[in-house]
Amino acid sequence: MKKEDLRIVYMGTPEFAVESLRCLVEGGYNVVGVITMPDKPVGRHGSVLQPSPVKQYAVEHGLKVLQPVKLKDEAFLEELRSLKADLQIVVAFRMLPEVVWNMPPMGTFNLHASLLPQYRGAAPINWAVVNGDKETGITTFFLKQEIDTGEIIQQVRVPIHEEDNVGDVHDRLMELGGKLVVETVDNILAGTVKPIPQEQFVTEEPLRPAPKIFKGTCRIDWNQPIKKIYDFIRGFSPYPAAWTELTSAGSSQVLKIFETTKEPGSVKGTPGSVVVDKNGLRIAGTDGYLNVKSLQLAGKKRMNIKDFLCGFKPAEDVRCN
RNA sequence: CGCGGAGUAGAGCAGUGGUAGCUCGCCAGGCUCAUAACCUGGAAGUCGUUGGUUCGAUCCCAUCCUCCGCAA
Repeated sequence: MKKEDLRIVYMGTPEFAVESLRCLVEGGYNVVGVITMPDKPVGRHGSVLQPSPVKQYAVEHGLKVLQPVKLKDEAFLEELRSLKADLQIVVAFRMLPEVVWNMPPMGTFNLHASLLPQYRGAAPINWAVVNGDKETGITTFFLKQEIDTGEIIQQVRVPIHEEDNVGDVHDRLMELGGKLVVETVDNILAGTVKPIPQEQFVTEEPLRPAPKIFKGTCRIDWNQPIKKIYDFIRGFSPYPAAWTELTSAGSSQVLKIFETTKEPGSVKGTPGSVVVDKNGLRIAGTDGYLNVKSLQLAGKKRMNIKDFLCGFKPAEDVRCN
């Protein structure tokens, strides 16, 4: 079969999924349908609906778009069948019912942003950085019942640098992901694919999960080594951003922290203590300080530490909790 | 009509019913072996929009615009 004849249905939602779709479209593959999340309200006043990045791209390129609320809805399934897909590709979408991933004759494969079986779940990139890993990667695999457990098709390893934040890694993986998706499709077409069960990948490392991130997940615990806090902060930067509660003179507000440097050494006071001086704004961990370089106070814009300190007049009792 | 914060010099912030100040930056000069050092002087704001109240509004009221935190 030639690639022009292969009918592909693509499923995805965020920006991460746009890159792979673009690679397919620009590579001349026959994307016969795009499935994405329904438009969601965005903004602070409720009523404005925002299409997903994948939908925006699909519409711009005249692709057929389906936005089911329920993936098991019979009307949707009927429409999906009518697309007569040979192959389905899923990138950063949601859990699919078996009736969906089992539909196309050549199967359904997923691009996952980790070295499976490591970091199964919704937020693999964040957790790899938070845990201080030196390496992560991308994986294509065939879907099966349990999430992110299917047989692996291809994998690419990618380094995580000490200074990377999750945004950097995300962009790197996204770009490589697009290439890997195309490569995987080519190999499936060529019949050279030999899927490997994930059990054969198990290493001496314990498997880490990559659960969905909530607001509460991103709160900084200052009572730990600065290396841990440093990784935590860059693992959530720039989105959704690690935060702490800055208290001063009895009032408190949410402070997001985007970028820090580590300053090992003894600390005065308890973890969470704040020191403001010529050297910047430093917050104590258990074995040193984190020097904050970029932050955002609730109601303000994100700013660098220099600008922030121009107008920051802390009380004596200022600290983070 | 989801909740809330904010729009004042290039930047970050104060502040007051009688047209404004702080820190940093910038310009000029000085000082120093030297420093994100210090000293002196200076430029720069129709205090978000449009109305209203008032003798008078940046400050009070209304409206609109924009930005941001939470929630989705």
